[in-house]
Amino acid sequence: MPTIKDIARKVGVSPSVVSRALNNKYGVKESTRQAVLRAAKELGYHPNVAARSLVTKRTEMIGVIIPDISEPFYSRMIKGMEYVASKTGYTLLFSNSYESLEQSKAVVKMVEAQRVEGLIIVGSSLKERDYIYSLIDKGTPFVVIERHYSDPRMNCIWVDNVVGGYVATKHLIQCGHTRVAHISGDLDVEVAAERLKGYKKALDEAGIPFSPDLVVSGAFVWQDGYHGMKALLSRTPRCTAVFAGNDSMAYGALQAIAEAGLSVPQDISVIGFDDLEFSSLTNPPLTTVRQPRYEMGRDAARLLVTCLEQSTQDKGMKICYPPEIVIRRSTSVYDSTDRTHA
Amino acid sequence: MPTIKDIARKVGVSPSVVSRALNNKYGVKESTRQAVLRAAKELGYHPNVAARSLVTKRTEMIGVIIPDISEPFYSRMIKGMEYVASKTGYTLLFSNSYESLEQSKAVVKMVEAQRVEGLIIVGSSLKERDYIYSLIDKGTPFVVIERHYSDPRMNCIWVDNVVGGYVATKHLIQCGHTRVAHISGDLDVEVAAERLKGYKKALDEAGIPFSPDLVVSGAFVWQDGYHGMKALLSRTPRCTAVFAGNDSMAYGALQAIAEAGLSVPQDISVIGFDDLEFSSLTNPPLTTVRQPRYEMGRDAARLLVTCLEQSTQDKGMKICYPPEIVIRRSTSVYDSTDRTHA
DNA sequence: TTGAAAGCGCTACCAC
DNA sequence: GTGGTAGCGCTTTCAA
Repeated sequence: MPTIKDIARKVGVSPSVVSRALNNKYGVKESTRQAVLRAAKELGYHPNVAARSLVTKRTEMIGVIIPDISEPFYSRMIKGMEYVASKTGYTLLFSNSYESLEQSKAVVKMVEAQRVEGLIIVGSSLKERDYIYSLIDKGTPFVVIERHYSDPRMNCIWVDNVVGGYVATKHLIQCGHTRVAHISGDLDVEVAAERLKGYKKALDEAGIPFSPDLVVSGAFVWQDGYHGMKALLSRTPRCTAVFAGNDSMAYGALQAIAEAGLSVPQDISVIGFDDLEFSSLTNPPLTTVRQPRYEMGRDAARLLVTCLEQSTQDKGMKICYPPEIVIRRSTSVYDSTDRTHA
Repeated sequence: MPTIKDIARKVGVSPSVVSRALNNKYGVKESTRQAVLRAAKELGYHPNVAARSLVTKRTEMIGVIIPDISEPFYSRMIKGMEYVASKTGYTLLFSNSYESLEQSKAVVKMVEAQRVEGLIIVGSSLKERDYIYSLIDKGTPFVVIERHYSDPRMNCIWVDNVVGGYVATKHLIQCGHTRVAHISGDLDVEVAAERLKGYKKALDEAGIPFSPDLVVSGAFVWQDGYHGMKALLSRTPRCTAVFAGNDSMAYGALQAIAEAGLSVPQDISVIGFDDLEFSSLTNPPLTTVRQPRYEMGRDAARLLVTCLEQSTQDKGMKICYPPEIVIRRSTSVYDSTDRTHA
């Protein structure tokens, strides 16, 4: 591997000149610069990042702590980050947190070993509060997605889940449903609790009394959506519509309904949350509440890059996105006259 | 950020001793080692990776070039790599190639800048042959997944797609189908061509003449599966079973069939390829051919780590996995008596 | 068992 | 414009 010394020797100048020429700095004669560039090309020179960052203290790497890189939910978010990264020359280094930031040894590797200049933290759970605050003390720039800290120094990007739950439920109510069930995610998780809150708010606003009987909860996975729906179906009077905590749970619900010999949306309307890629492929295509995941990832990266460039994390930004309903064919007007419900 | 000098000062020894103590090398008195370790902890010391790798020439990073990290198909493969990485202490650095290795500037960053010690290359297309060979010349250890080079120096991991296509088609034939269609992926892509080959082989073996009318092709995306199926449905006599080039295409086919008012598997049996997570959630659950993606990723990482540790890429390994059929409910016995086909 | 010194490849400062 | 020099934080001889 050739180094700047090799280039210097070849061109007949000193390494310092080569360094300046390569980095487009002032104070290099144009002809010299050209000669250096040519020699670099001929030798197949590429700067050694370790050596460079040892002196510059910069790695041009951004650490991304994300619950699970494989989750389809995060795919578009990552794409948004990648877009910014490729534009700005940063490299993304991923680390699955599996919902536990502290557990993630990789985070330490990233930050402490000075491998990354900053962090994008997606969906940390509440226990990690302390860790997050320690980052502030340490002066590590970071942006948090899917969580909202009121601390003015923090950069937060999230979507209003209360509004999301409200919008979803309201859509069902506007379709004429009054027995609207909710399959909630784990209520320890903030977003699940918020969506439930929105659900209640919509019921309240419509004058429909909240019935604990119509709410089941589980983890945000299709299996729990499936079992939750089974439980719901066994209760009377049966619900005519269900708001699933996320699309995965909605998939499970769809399956449970099909197995029960009922039809969507004729017997039961189903609405999800997230708008995963797959949701337009379910049978019937799923009505859901879309989160602007691409935009969230993109803006998180932009925000972080800004912090990195100006190195002044004085004031944090707060960006809250509105969720947006996507109406497909799994929800429909409730018509009590055309069928009997058990 | 504390350095070994700080520790040395605190303990009252020289930096070299600290280095040796921290790296568990011989020739350090046990009491000294303990003192160093304690001081390191108290100071919150973490080694600077840039400085370290500048001298050791090691980064403990593995570059993963993958068509698209967000593709559900690659999720499990990545999990397999992550498993090995976490076990061995390596860090994975991902780069989407979007099917074009050369285009991927990030690869250069990784290899040339000596950021990574080796590469796992997933599903490169044929054009990148030259690039791959240049890696050998350069002496960069690497493993290729989803492609088979006969060069003995190369590490290759792949699944036998001819067998896969054969098994899928044979399953349909064994169900009594004779008008078996195939929705193929882009035939420029090796795996698509191979699966088609397997399809033909199975037909041939069963004495069923190959009919070009029963084959359509497109990209490996659900939209093309959808349109391909539409085209197939418009032809007479209509096929009674279809082998989709991958699960995504099968999803599209399922949708087209549903839209045509036909049922799966009563009217048409459908089999996919890959066994994506979602395939057990389609309606009906999809019969498909499973690729051991987790194992492939895991073994690729293991292979690469082995190369890295012993630094002797003399002989490449070839690992070919057998595909495995997963029978769910989208395929069934063909019974020509119970219905009329157009 | 310990320490001094060299050097990895690069940037940056300061003379010239 | 250019080149010498120092030094980033670490590992690794080689002497002591």
